[in-house]
Amino acid sequence: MTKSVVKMNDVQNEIKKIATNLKNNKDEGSKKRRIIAAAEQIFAQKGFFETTISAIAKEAGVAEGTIYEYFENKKDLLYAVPEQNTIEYADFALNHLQGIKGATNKIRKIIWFQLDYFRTHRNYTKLMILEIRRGPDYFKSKAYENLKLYSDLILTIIREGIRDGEIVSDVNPYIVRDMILGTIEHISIPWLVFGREIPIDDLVEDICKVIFSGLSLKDMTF
Amino acid sequence: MTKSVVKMNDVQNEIKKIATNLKNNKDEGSKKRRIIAAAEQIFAQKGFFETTISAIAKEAGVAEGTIYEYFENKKDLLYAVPEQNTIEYADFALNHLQGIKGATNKIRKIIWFQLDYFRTHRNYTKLMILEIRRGPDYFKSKAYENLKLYSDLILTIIREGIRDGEIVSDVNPYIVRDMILGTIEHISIPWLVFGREIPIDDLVEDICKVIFSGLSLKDMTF
DNA sequence: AAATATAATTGAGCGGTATTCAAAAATGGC
DNA sequence: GCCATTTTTGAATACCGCTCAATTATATTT
Repeated sequence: MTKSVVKMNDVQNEIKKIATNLKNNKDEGSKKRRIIAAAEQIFAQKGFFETTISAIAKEAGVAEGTIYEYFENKKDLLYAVPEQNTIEYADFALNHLQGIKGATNKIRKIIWFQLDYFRTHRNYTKLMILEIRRGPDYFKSKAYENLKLYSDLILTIIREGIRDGEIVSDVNPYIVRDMILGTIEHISIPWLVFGREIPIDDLVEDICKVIFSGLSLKDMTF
Repeated sequence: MTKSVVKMNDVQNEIKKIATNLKNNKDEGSKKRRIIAAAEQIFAQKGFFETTISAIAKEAGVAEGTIYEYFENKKDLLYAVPEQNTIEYADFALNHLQGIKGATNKIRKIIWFQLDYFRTHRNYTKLMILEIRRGPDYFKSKAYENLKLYSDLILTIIREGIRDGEIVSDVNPYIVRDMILGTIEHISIPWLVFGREIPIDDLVEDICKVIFSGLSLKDMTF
């Protein structure tokens, strides 16, 4: 009897240990991640102001106080939500660009990639464009730092295009980059707000048409 | 004595009447306008969330409750602030376009006009871009309705340019409009947030360069 | 296995803010 | 000058972000 009890306890301890290890490796993060996942969903659905901490806590299955163990405050939690996305962003883009030759082909791909990312990560995009990118705090955030890599990637492509003689030399690369990003963002807002579908391929063509060839008739530019 | 008293009352009544008329014509609006002016200043300075109703009430010289006589709630007040601006927007733009011939010249002027309006109406622009354009409510607001006139004006110019053969016929006018508006908005955000100066003339040239001629070398587009 | 120490979690309570509403003040008509 | 109506007020209410003392779970020691 004593023996079997001891064995039981050994087993229990073993399980506890394993559970603990699991918790340390994944679950500890998992609780944080559960909170972030809940926050992403509710923030995107209701907006920052209409979202209550208690709603996030309930969705994540924790007490309100627990949220403040992982995040400084409500805004800090908001900013934490898209961090993972902004990290993979430049990386994904680089992956997609592999094997593509020429600046214009790369720019076309970048535009496609971003629209497609927006389409497949709507909560992230909603938060990023509608809630985060507009506060003064954004420019001090990790998310901004991460996205700057992506932004710089676009800049590099444009500059290489100019260097290689594929892009006219008298354009301002910063403006070109801002045009690409600004156009995509501006077009996306109604979709994000109303949840419409995005006709990506047509859009990419329409945008590239203007960016590559411009509005003026060719015979008038000579 | 009685006479003089009566006279005094007559004078007082006269003054009261005049004051009342003034109030009905201007001051009644004036109290509302005082609240709006206070709100514009504090909202633009502190942002929507950091702004308290009591701060606006104090700045406007009214009690908190009075604000709720004129506006449904805090958000309603925020949306009321830029309404006057959005009304004059299309009107001003039309004025500036008078006497300008050709779609490209008009587009150049539109871009200049908007950047200049942003520069000279920073509080309005900050509220519009950073606070208002985010929410789903914006698309149901009077401000959106008013700005649609401006947006349609741009669309018309582009279509006329296509019809008159000044602009290539295979561009999507909606995309061109969104590129113009999106680019300006995207470029403006850091200025608005950090309060930097806007180098308008250089910007207009850089933007027009790309929109009119595109990135591709001319000899590669043939 | 028990005792102890440490860490994690909880949720009631605090302070502050948007909003309401009954009372007070101002206004308008007679 | 008196009553009816409108406007204004600010104390009271409800709700929310956030804190912290108490509780529970986990880890360590013996």
